[in-house]
Amino acid sequence: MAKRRTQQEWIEAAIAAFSREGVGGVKVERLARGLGVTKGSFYWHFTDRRALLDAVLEAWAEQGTAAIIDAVEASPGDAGDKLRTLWGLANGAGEQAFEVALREWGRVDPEVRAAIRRVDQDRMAYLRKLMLEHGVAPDRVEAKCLLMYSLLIGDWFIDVKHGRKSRKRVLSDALDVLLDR
Amino acid sequence: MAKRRTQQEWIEAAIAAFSREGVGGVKVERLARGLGVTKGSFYWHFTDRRALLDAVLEAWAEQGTAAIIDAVEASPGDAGDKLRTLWGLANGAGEQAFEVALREWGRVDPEVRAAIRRVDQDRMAYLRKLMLEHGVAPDRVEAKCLLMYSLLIGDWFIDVKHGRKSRKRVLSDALDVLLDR
DNA sequence: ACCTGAACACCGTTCAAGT
DNA sequence: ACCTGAACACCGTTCAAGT
Repeated sequence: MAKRRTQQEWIEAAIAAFSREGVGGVKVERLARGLGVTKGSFYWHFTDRRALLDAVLEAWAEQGTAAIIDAVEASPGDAGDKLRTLWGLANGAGEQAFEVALREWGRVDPEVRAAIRRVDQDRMAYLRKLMLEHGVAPDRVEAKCLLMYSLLIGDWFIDVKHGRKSRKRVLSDALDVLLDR
Repeated sequence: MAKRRTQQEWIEAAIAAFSREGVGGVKVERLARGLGVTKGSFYWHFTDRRALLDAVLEAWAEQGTAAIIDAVEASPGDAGDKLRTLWGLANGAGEQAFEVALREWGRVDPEVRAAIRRVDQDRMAYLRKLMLEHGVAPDRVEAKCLLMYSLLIGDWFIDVKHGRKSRKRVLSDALDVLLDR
């Protein structure tokens, strides 16, 4: 019988369901059906549903931040160029759905909240560094970092029309505001 | 027996659960237990769980936006003062949890998404009006509105430390950046 | 007019039993 | 080492029966 599943396969299925429907969408029985096994078999790989969700969280915490920072650091140019690269990366990434679901989960779970706080801290530190390098006035750096990070995150939750201007154009204008262009 | 419940009581209980735990937290059986009746009685007041959630959404759509705009309009001062009032109101309101849960719900439900879009549209229109009145450069208005609205919304999802500066101070600085102080 | 109680399907969890 | 199947508790929904 070729119906054996690895822990990794369960985690991948969980991540897909999590991105699509949030924590509530991660159902042991449905995942089992999708993987072609009975739900009982789940409990050989994980102690319970929570352990599976923890594995999902851990996967994100370990490489979610580092991946983006590495990609930006590998790109050419000065701090200003890197800020624009970051802007493009973050707004185009397919992991938005995942992060949105994660932040919602964090509302009801202190452990998740702590993990998010750590990642936000790292990302903000990196933003601060780039902004300072780019020559943004030091007493404005903190406010501008927060504005930029808020737009990055808040953008996933906001869906408005901008009249004549395209959304892409408005986002580019926003960066100009922050970088004193 | 004094165990009769009104539709309104079910809705209020649902709003409380929704704010605390999101859509997934709105459980007919648990609400019934809290209201001191059996879950069966729920189906006399509503056709199903979805109808209860729709009532929650409608309550928000009807007065969520208008309430804030009215409060700001009633406050004294020019456009700049009103923007600062809005800033304070939005960042202090106790309805943040509700809105966060709503936006998460919107991710998996088109009807909810449409309602949110309408409200965002109204709020942004009001922001644009205040910004223009305040004398912000017209070609920057759209970007600055989006930045401000994103900070308003994104702030609920972001939890970072700012070093020496207090969060309140950083938020105030951010507004200065947007209003060209 | 509003509620109870029993019924059934769906899901989380356990566990003895299978291969 | 990994899976099945039956069992039980929890929740959404229906509905006949109660007051």
